[in-house]
Amino acid sequence: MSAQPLDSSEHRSGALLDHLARRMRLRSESVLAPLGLRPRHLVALTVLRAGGGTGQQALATILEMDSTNIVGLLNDLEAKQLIERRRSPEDRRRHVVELTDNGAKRLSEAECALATAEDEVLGALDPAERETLYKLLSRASTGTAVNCTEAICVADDAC
Amino acid sequence: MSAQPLDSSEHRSGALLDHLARRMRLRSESVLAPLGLRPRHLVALTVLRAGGGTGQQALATILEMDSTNIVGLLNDLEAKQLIERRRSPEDRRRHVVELTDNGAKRLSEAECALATAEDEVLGALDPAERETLYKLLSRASTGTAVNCTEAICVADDAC
DNA sequence: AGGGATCATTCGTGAAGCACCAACTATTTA
DNA sequence: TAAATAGTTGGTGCTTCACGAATGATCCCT
Repeated sequence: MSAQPLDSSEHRSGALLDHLARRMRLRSESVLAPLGLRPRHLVALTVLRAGGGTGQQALATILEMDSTNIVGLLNDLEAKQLIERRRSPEDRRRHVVELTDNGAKRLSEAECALATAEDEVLGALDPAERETLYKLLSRASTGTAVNCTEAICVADDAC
Repeated sequence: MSAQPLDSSEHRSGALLDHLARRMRLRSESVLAPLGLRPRHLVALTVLRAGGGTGQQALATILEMDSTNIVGLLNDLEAKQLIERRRSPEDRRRHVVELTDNGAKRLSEAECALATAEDEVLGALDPAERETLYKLLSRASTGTAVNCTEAICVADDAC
């Protein structure tokens, strides 16, 4: 414990994260509407793509949403055939949730459509910086998913 | 295998941003409650610290909130004496919003209190990576806001 | 000076997200 | 068999937030 003895940097990213996420979400909504998706759906799909084959409860934990609300979310996605619920053979109580091919395709389309939104929000960052940002966010959200043990650490361009 | 055969960067940070912001916000709420603040207050304070002396309308633009809702937000902060509204001498219709000393202090306290929350959410990143993340987020959030005449020139610590 | 636009404010309304509770089914486990 | 677990459904209530309407103060233009 006691991992923060002294901190020369008071730099907390929380508020900035909140701020940028909001700005992104506002733009995403209008961009995603024609695709029949909402930002939260994208989040779920993204998580599923990163670590598919999870039960709904695990998903609830990852997304930190109430399990009862997960159901509705997945109902939406299943109705659009973007995900599939299959009973786990090991534990037949469990519904294993996985992205369908259609879902993966739609997710890609959505991400593509988000390019302009991202341009507006992350306009101050050049492509390399955005990629760095993506990698950091990705690592933070999955904890491990990204293999790539390469010391990427480009990022030093600033400062 | 080939890691990324398709488009070099389909990598959209939107969903990840949303996801992490949510996780951070959930933790922030409980941490901030004893301080009488909520995540959105922190966002506002952070923005004000970065580019103080803005009118409320400009603030509404930056935060992308409706101006009528900004009022309530600022009322909260003013009631706690974390900000001050002063009439602009140039345009007396305008209320120039600025962080008070008390507000800056409280913001620092809050950020300090958020350390554990951030540890939980960004646990997969080491300090250097977190600093990189902070810098990227910071640049992104101040870089594209409203290029109005402001040009506050934050120029915070070091670097 | 008059008229229109702008800033801030207040109030109200309605939609949406979400946490929470309760009850139910199917299945596993002790 | 009894208890625990995974999912589902339905309902309730709180909070956030966008949007509209009305007001007072002030600026700017003619």
